[in-house]
Amino acid sequence: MRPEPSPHPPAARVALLVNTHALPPLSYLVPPELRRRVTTGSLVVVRLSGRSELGVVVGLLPDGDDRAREEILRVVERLRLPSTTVSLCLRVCEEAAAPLAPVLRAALPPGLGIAGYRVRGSLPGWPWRPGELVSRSAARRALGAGLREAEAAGILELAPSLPEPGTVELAVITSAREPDLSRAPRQRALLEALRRRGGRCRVDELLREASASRSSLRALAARGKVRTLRVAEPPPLLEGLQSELPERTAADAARRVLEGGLWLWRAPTRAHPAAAAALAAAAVSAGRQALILIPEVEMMGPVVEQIRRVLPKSASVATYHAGMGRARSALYGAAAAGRLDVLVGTRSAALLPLGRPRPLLCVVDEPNEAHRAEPGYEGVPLHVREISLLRAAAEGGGALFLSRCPSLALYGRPGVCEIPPPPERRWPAVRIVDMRGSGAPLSRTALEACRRALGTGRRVGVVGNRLGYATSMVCNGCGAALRCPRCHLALAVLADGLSCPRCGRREPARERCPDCGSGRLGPAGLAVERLRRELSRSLGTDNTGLLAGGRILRADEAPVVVGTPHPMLSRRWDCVVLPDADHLLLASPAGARERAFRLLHRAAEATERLLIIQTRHPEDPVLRAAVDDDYPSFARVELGRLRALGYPPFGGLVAITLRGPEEVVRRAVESRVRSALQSGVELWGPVPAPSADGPSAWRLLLRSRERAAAARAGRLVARRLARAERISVRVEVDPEEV
DNA sequence: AGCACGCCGACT
DNA sequence: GTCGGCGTGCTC
Repeated sequence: MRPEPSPHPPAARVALLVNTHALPPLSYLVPPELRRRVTTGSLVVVRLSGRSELGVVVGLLPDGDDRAREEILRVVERLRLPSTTVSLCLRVCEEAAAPLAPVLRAALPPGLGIAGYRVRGSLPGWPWRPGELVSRSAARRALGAGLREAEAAGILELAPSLPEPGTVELAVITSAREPDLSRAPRQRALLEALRRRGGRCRVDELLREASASRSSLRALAARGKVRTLRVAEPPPLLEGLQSELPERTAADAARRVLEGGLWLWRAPTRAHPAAAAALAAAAVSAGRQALILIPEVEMMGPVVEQIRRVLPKSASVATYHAGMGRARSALYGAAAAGRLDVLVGTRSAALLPLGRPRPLLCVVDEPNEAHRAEPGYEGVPLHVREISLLRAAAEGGGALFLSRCPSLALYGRPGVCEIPPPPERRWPAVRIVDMRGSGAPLSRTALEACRRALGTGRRVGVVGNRLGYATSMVCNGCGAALRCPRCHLALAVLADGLSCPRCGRREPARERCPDCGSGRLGPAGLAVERLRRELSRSLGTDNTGLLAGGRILRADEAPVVVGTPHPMLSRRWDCVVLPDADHLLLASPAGARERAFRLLHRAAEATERLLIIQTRHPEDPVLRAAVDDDYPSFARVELGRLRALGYPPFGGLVAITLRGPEEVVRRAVESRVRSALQSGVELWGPVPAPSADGPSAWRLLLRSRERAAAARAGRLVARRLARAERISVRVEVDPEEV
């Protein structure tokens, strides 16, 4: 039987590069002359409401679509996404409940200008010459409503621009006669340095090496012995050094990943560079590419160094992050063409197309929250872990996740296999000090440890609460925290009473503990400044240091240093004191127990000899598991709890932050959100958003027993809210703070 | 009738 | 995102 001829000509689904939740991909006719050039991943120019827009073809419809009316106007040459990258981006958008545009942009070359016109003709009083490039905003300013006519007449043509490759200035020795430089020592030094470099070298490097100035070089050039020229800057590739073999257990782990699949390796943080290097070496030996994803730029140095040591000299490695400017787009080209072997990058590299099939992925320090862009800012608001899980499945390469204490979202994920963790050899002694019945901020044990440090040259780090951490009210008698009767979360302390961080329920401040009746109810949480004053007084010395955010005082010399967790625990100390573990163990946000475990574990990793933990909950299972380096038993208990509550990774949770006047927000929620929800999706809020989101921000929570249903609801709600005026919308799947 | 405003859907 | 249509409520 012959198939019926289709009633429609072929069409393409086009995702416009317009950053809004409101526009789904739209169908456009493919004119016959473009049929061979329009494929999934093509960058095309189309018309929307009479204006031209740039879009990416995300699918072909050979049988057409009766909604398609407009034709694709042009195909942009030199730029095309692989179809696997396009389907990966579509999956990422589904999971992140994000608009397509920012996700596709993350896969396109950095610096791609999508809002500029090329001038194709001229009109009377026209300020531009033919051939010139004009930004869309300048054209709009100059022409107003006339812009659309100019577009329709083809006088202005939407023209995406790739960043111009950077140039470098080279100095080259010419064949001119040897000049007499006996009275010009600087010029002589320059010429000698240039000869040592083989007669051709970058001007900036040459001047630095000869410690000469540009005027000396100019003088030398005037004599004709040297000339300078500008050439396109090559991408900043580094070669392998081949000075070491990959570490043996890491190489064993890498071999498994080479076979494909999703792998978790609970190696300690200090072993991550060696693990990433072994994976890179395995990829290169198999002729494949490796993408190493690092949460923070500062961590890239040691990882790249380690990788270079184990790579052969013929292999290339490069770093990739947002601060690199033009060099980044040259690297994009090299990676996409398959010329680069190993890319070490931040989250901005997670969707970057790689030219060779089945690349290996490695996510370093997997649970780190810097692996995700904050929603509402540039970038993809989905954790690199999730992107990598999708990417490995789409491309068929393997993925390796590194963390001694991985996220429960990964550990509890079906299909992720664990490589047996190496034994932890370096672990301190731990003293857990029961603070029940004590009102003092520091125990005798902690003070003695500090006092001992004064004379011996050993160093103690005292870790206060993170700045801006929500505090709770805790009973100094029995240890109970004041909790919301509905949600059973610890109540946050505000200026005018207590408030549940989830449902927004307000409670008056209290004098007495509702559990034991004691009057010794006080705010939990020690600020670093208060701790330091307390310590200086008790020790009778001013020689204490401070290391908190931007405030650094004697942090490298003082025998006792007080500070906030992040800077404190990225250093090593002979002794670490955690004066208040309870604010971690009791903190209200969902996911806080996971963060508490990780912070306690990091404190142990940062300690050489003795870790002192003050708590009113000495038997807390999270605390016990952390100081015993027993992640599996923590995960077992916590995953059981999350499963019972239907929280991620077992259910879906989507936070929607709305900014706008309260009345407008409430009305929009009533009229647009409630009606959009399907059964099985719960809606909480709106409650005032955490203060970090700024004034007049409100937060909605969508919850479902099914991950996919929650993300779907998030997309639907975002789409309906996107067109409400005077409201800005931000969607976050699996939010960190709830 | 004439206009500002906000809501709402279309745009392929 | 951007636009235009339309109902509402106000003023002349």
